[in-house]
Amino acid sequence: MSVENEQAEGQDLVELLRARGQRVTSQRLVILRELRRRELHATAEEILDAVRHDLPGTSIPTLYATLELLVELGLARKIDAGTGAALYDARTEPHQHMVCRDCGRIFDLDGEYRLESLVDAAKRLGFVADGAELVIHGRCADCAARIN
Amino acid sequence: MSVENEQAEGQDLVELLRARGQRVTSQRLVILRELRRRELHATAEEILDAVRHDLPGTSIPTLYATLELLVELGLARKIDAGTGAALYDARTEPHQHMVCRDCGRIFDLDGEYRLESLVDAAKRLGFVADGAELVIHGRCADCAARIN
DNA sequence: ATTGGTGCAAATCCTTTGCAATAGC
DNA sequence: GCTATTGCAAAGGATTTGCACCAAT
Repeated sequence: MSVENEQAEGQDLVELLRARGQRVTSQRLVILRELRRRELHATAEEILDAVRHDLPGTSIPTLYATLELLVELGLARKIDAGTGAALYDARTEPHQHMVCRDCGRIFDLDGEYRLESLVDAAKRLGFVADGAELVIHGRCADCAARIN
Repeated sequence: MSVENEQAEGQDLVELLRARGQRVTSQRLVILRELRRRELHATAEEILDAVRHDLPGTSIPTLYATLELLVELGLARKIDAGTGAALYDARTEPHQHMVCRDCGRIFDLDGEYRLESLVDAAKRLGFVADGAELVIHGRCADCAARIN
C-alpha cells in the first residue's frame, strides 16, 4: 500500500497506537481522517461538527484529548494564532502562518525562510505584515536536567 | 530630558495620547510604568496585582483595555505563548521567545536569527527545543484592499 | 458641561476535569 | 474481564461586555 493510502486509511495511526499499547478507536480514526481531508487548519469546533457527521455523539472532551494525542504522535500540529480558539492542522511539512488582523483568516507560508525576510515573503503574497511572533517550544535547561 | 527619563515618566505616552485626542489617566500611566519596571513579560494578573499597590481599585477591564491601547501605540508587545494567559512586555527591540513545556517559563532570545538556526541558538542557551511556531500578524490582501 | 474612561458584575468563549458507562484488547 | 477511552455535566481560567458613575478636557 502506498504511503498516501496508508495515511488516508489511518494505517499509520493504527501502528503508532499499537506500538504504544494504546487503543484504536473509531473516534481517533475519524478525527484524524477529518483533519487530513481539510486543506486548511480548523478549529476544534469545526472539526467536531464535521466528525459528528460520521460519528454522531462524539464529545468535546474526546475531541480535545484526541487532538492532543495526534499532536504528540506527530500526526498533527497545533497552531496558537492568538485568535481565541487554537487551530489544528495535519500538514507536517515546515511552514508558518499569517493571521489577518481584520478577518482573522489564517494563511500558510510554506518553506523555511530567514526570519528577517519573512515579512517580505508575506508581502509578495499581498499580505501587509505588521508584526511577527516566533515562539519556540521545548524544555528549558532546568527542566531538561531534572527529567533526563 | 533624556529619552530614558522621558520613558520612565511616561512622557512619551502622554504625547501619543494627546496626539490622538485621548485622555491621560493615572491608570494608563501607572500600568505603563509597571510594565516598564519589569525585566520580564508579565501576565495581566501579575500586572494588576502590582498596579493595585500604586492605584488601588484598578479594574480588570481597564487593565485589558489599557494593555491593548499600549500595544496599539507601539509601547508594548503582546505575546501569545500558548500557555493560557497572554503575556505583555514593554521591550520594543526585536526578540523572540522560548516557552518551557514543563515549567511554562518564558525565556528571551535576543536579536534577529535565521529561522532554521533558531533551534541551535536556543540549544546554546541550554534550551532543548522541539518545535517552533512563527505567526505573522497583519492584514491579508483582501482586507488591505477593502480598507485602504 | 461633555463624553471618554472607569469599575462593577455578569457573560462569554475555549478548554479541562470528575465520574459513571462503554468498548477495545 | 480488565482498564483505557468515552460522554455527560459541570467547572475552570482568561478575557470581554453592558451599563451607571466619574473625572479629564
